[in-house]
Amino acid sequence: MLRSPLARVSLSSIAGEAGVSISTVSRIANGQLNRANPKTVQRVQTLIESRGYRPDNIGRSLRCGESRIVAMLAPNLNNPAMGAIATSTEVALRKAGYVMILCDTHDEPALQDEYLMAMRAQSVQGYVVVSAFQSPVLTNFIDRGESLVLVGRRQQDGRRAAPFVGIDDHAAGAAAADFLLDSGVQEPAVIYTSSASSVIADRVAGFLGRTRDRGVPADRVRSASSDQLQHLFAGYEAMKRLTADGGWPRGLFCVSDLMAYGAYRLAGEDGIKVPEDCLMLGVDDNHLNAWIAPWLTSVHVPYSDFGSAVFEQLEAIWSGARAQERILPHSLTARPRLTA
Amino acid sequence: MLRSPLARVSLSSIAGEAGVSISTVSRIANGQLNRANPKTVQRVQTLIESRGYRPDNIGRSLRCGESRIVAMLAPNLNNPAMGAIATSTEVALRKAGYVMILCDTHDEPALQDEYLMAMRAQSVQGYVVVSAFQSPVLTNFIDRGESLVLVGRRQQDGRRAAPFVGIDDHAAGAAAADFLLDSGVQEPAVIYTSSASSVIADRVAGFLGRTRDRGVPADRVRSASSDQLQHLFAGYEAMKRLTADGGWPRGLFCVSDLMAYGAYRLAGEDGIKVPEDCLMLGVDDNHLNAWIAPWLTSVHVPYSDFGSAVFEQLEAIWSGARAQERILPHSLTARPRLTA
DNA sequence: AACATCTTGGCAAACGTTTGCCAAACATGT
DNA sequence: ACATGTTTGGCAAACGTTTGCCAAGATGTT
Repeated sequence: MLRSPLARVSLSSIAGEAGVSISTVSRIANGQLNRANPKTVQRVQTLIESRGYRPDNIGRSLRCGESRIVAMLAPNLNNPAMGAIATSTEVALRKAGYVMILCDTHDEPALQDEYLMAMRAQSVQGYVVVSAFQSPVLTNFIDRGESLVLVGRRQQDGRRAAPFVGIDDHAAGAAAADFLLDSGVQEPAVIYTSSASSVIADRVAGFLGRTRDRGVPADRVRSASSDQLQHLFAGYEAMKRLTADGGWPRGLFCVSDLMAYGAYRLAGEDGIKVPEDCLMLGVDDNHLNAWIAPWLTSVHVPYSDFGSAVFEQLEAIWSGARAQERILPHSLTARPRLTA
Repeated sequence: MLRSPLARVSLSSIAGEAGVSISTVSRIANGQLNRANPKTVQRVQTLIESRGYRPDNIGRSLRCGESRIVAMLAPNLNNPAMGAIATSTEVALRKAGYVMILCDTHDEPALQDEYLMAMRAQSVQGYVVVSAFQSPVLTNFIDRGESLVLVGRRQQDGRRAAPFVGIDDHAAGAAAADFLLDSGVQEPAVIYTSSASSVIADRVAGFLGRTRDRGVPADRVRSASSDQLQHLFAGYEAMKRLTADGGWPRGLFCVSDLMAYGAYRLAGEDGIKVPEDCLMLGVDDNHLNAWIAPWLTSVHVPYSDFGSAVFEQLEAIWSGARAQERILPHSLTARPRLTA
């Protein structure tokens, strides 16, 4: 096989130039300065510096059995929330000397499986699966006890639970209900996607539960859903269904910001003013909201804190601890309304 | 099928069970079916299948000197354009059996260098640097002839040119000018960031050149800039400067969609209606625009085609071809205005 | 001088893979 | 019987690293 035409700087090339053995260079490169004559150490260090030597991670991985690579699987990088999670996780990992491989599963369970296996072939040390789909390989990985952290979406079944990082979706839904009711919306509506995900179901349940608890008759809280995978389209479609059957509500809870965007599009087409005619509430608190969607109030999910939480979970796993749930606090970002 | 937890499936474990040598298993796993008795082949294949064997990429990389990993460095995953580029590149690479590592350099040249070196230690086979900063290590990589493709932003100097994928920024700026002039804006303005990037400079130059060619007096085309790195803030700040000195223009070219979002925020604060009072034009054609920024016309950059172009560049490099530029066609996505 | 201890540094194995080479075993043609 | 060719499959080296072990020399102690 053709090797790279670029001269590699390896332990042996340094050793050759320094006139010492490979072992000696390796030890010095790894900071064992007391295993060689200070003079030798000096000479080798200079050489390492000047040649720009960096230990080849492949050789090291093979020898040590740990690659210092962590794989993150995300369903769709077009969703800004994924970017936020990826960024914070990557920062946390890098601080600890790990490298993150980011894979986009394009909302396809089969691709998620494909990537899981590909990453296993890379001997990655840990897996972070964001909004995981239930899939054969994932279940297998969890059952086998691979170092795996789920983010955002729990796993549905399986014999053992995987470590988790996320928010309390039920409470988030309840908070959404509170906000709409407190804002004077008497009969808020809700739209959601009909995926199998417990996340969505929890948010909706939390929302409906709270409206009921606060005295809104169940039949006065309208809801609609869509089975579109893309939340943008789902929001549009679900809202079309909701409005076809009773017109626009005064307040609307969308289980994600993207769904709210979809609903907003229909509002534009229908000549509905947001938030004056319909107060909208999403989940995710997309950072673009402040700029181009100031009409949208949103349940803030602390994605920027997810990274360190994920890393802590991984560290716990690596040190042999039991799986745990890590629930981070959400809050509510109420945007000032536009010009009244 | 229930193996002991995390037992590795390697060539030797398969070989042991099948009672053949490692070489034989390797050859069969790699599709050399004529190097063994059909019976043996059958037996080994069954075993490979049932044990779920996948060649360990680390061993393979070490042996073959090629890791089938390509690293992409992007300055900021919060910018939706980066997500679009990353997604399409990843798809193209995966189709060809490569795995992509995505790194976020957080707009820091030092981090870009850090990642380049870290990726070299991973023995990646290629580098894709999106909106590259000029940095010592990058220049060094290019000079050394590493397999590297620049996306979006050309390298500023350096002894040899690196392969490039992008659009004709000058022409894009000119197209922007045409659109605004054709829409009846007599004296369009422009805002931009004052980074060293030639991309921005080219867009502005193309814009100014075209307005001049079409007879707009140079002193009637106002412009303002900001040195904020984040385009959102830059747009807001630049627009503040522009309007402080002559009020809002009837038409505005922003060198990126994000800058347009920044300007839009100020418009909201100033009570300016977009696009009625000020027709705005950006670059990138962010996919969210159709949903939440229908007021924004944008120069469409074919990010979804970047991926295959990048991969073709990489293939060319690997087969020893000379560096080339790959300019992809832009277009203009004029959004229908909202309710008049 | 004999012995113990410390310093310095090399040897070799191992990680999992691929592949050039060699060697049996077997079949075929003379 | 012999030369020739084909099938089948193993051996061993190499990729770059880390590390346990061993050994030669230096120094100190009795």
